Amino acid sequence: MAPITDEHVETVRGLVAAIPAGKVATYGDIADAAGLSSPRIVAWIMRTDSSDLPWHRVIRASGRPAPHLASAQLERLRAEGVLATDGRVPLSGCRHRF
DNA sequence: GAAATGACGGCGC
DNA sequence: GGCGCCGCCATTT
Repeated sequence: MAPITDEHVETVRGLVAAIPAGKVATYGDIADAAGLSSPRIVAWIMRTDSSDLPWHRVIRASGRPAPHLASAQLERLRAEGVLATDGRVPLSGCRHRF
């Protein structure tokens, strides 16, 4: 395999931390920006690496957060100014461009 | 070493 | 536009 080095994780964390309040990013965008081969890797990192970073700003390409965290993330995002309509975030206007 | 798993994405229906 | 299947990549059992 091509083991994910700490550097990769650091890069991903940096990108997530670089997302300004009121903006969101998709797993695919982060994976691409971090130089990872697949968005799955980002998901794996987030799952394993529980940091204080604003993971709630990272959502799926569908514009909807992960099912188990959807409510919590949506609530936090709403508090940051991201108005999610019908449990969905308008990527068209809130998507952070790296 | 093989099979299952997961905070995903894209394409087809 | 919503739902489902398949493909991806690394980790874990």
